[in-house]
Amino acid sequence: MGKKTSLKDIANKVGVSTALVSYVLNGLEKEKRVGPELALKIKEAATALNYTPNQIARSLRKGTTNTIGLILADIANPFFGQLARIIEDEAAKFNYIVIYGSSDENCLKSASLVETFLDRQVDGFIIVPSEGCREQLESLGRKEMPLVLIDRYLPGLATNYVVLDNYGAVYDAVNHLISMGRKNVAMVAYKSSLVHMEERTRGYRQAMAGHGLENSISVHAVDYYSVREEVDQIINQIHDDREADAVVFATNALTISGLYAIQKYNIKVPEELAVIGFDGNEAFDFFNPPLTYIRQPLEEMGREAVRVLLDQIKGPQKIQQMKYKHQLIKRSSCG
Amino acid sequence: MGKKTSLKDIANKVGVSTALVSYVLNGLEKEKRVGPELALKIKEAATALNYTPNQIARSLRKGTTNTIGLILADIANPFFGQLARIIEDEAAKFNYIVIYGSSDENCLKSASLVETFLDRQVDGFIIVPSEGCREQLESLGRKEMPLVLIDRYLPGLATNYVVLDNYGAVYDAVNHLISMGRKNVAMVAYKSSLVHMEERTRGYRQAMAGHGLENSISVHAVDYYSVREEVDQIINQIHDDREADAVVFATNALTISGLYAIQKYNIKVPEELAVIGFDGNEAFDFFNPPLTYIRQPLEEMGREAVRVLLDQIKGPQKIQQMKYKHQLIKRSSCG
DNA sequence: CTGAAAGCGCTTACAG
DNA sequence: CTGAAAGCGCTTACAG
Repeated sequence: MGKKTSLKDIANKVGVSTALVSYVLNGLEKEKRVGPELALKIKEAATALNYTPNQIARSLRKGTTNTIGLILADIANPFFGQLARIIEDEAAKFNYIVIYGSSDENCLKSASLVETFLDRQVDGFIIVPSEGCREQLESLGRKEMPLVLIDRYLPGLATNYVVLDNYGAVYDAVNHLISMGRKNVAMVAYKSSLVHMEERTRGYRQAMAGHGLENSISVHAVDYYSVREEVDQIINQIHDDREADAVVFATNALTISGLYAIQKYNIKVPEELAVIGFDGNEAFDFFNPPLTYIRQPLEEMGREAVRVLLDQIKGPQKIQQMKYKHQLIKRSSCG
Repeated sequence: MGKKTSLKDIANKVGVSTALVSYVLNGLEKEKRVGPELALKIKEAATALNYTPNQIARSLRKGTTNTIGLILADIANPFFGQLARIIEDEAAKFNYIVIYGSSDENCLKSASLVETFLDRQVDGFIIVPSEGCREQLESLGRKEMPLVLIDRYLPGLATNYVVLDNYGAVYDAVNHLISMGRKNVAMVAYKSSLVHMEERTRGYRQAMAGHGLENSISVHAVDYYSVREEVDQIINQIHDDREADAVVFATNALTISGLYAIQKYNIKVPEELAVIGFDGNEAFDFFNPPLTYIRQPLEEMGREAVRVLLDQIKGPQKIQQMKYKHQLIKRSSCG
């Protein structure tokens, strides 16, 4: 591999100690009062030898790697892919790099990723928490490892997070449906005790109750590992039984599955069924008619997560918990 | 941060040297003939102290980081997101981790990512090369840095790659269009000298020529940084001038932009215009009618890329260059 | 102004 | 069977 040149090579060439070289190359020449001619010679030698520092060695010595560990549900899901991109760009501005891992909403996988990243000495974590991983996050807290949760948080867990006001988002969406004359609004969500899911269904229930529609409340909860089939079933049944005249989906993936089913059973939107989806997606634009959906300010949220994390890395900080407002993108799927 | 426990802590506790501990924990107790009782004591101490090795220290010492540098155009693009996921999973099987970076098809950004990753001592690279970055890749070759290109390659560059048979894919697609009775097939591609683009347009030209349709050949090349607007223009013009009765798009992103334009101008598919897209995408399924498209065996390609890379990391290997066959997913957008 | 030396946490060739 | 020691490539407290 031709051996990269090291500090020592430069030191030898110029005839000084590695300490001097390190100082100069790190811009400490003034502070350490290195002679300007010497400094110049060192810099010249560095470029001549094409020197570039070994970050592993530096990390070992400094005890810091300038690396963020990012754990999300699935990088192949465009929602998380976009998030990863935003985080990548923001981190790069501060000379941080990110290593990622997909948990598939599985707590064990998530734990193993945390372990791996810890061994790699990441400076902090940005995590989309899976169900049941409270202990895992608490342990990170005990280690005083900088951490910010994103997309979801655990109630009562004293840590930083950046999330959507999920309650408000769905509340707003359901109100919109009702204002368009729908009475039997159904909701399709995940079987999950994670707050973001509970908040979304709570927003739904409240909105329904607010209009005296308690009796029409109907939350269909599906399993993460068989979304496609279960949602297919649910939509089929809703349609056959004329059980609902509107449906709101609690996540992007659920929406997509729902659209496949609606297409399959040839359900007329919005005539037979009004529909509201979650998070933007190109597919929503091509569905006929274009879907009304709840939009998260992903860009801001991703950037904020990095900002908060770097804050925490800098030093013990106050806990920061941020809730962002959604935007309801109204199109023609609600009548 | 409560200090992670180190080899030395274990050594002290048990009263042996760190060497012994290292041997035992790395399963070399047999080879180094460590006494079985001692080995047990060491292992017990390790679990008692909750020991977990510092990979940075190990990396510095071993000169290897078990890290793959992945450079792709944009992780937010689902095509690359899926690829990243496949690579992540395959790498994890062999205890490798991946750090990623998005180049935006920009050679300078790509070069800077290569630099960063090199300083981080990655063991090898998987790169989706940008236009004009030959020198950058050659320099990696000179350093004997393990490298495999994916999605595209540079002709004449002696390195490993895993790509689609792009020529064959488009050739097949255009033939299908012609077999459905279309005569004026247009192609929308990127302005790019990268082979994968050239191969795709070559496949188009050959198929047209093969049916005596040389005079109808029309390749529209758009700029990566203004895809949406340019494609909009092109589609509008094709439609207004009745210039073509079919169009094939050269990438996923181009297809999406094309669909937006087709929708905007209310063009009837396939009556007025038959359409073939590139790479699967949920949006293709909801477009009306569902799109016929060229499918890449992404899963196999991603896995193969990792396999080849790890081969190269293991030791100097023969160069491996693989071309995969596409699959034409036929639906109703071609008549 | 400049440099020798210690040390980050490991692995491994070497010696006994 | 076991361990002392060197060394990976840096940074930094310390001494002069």
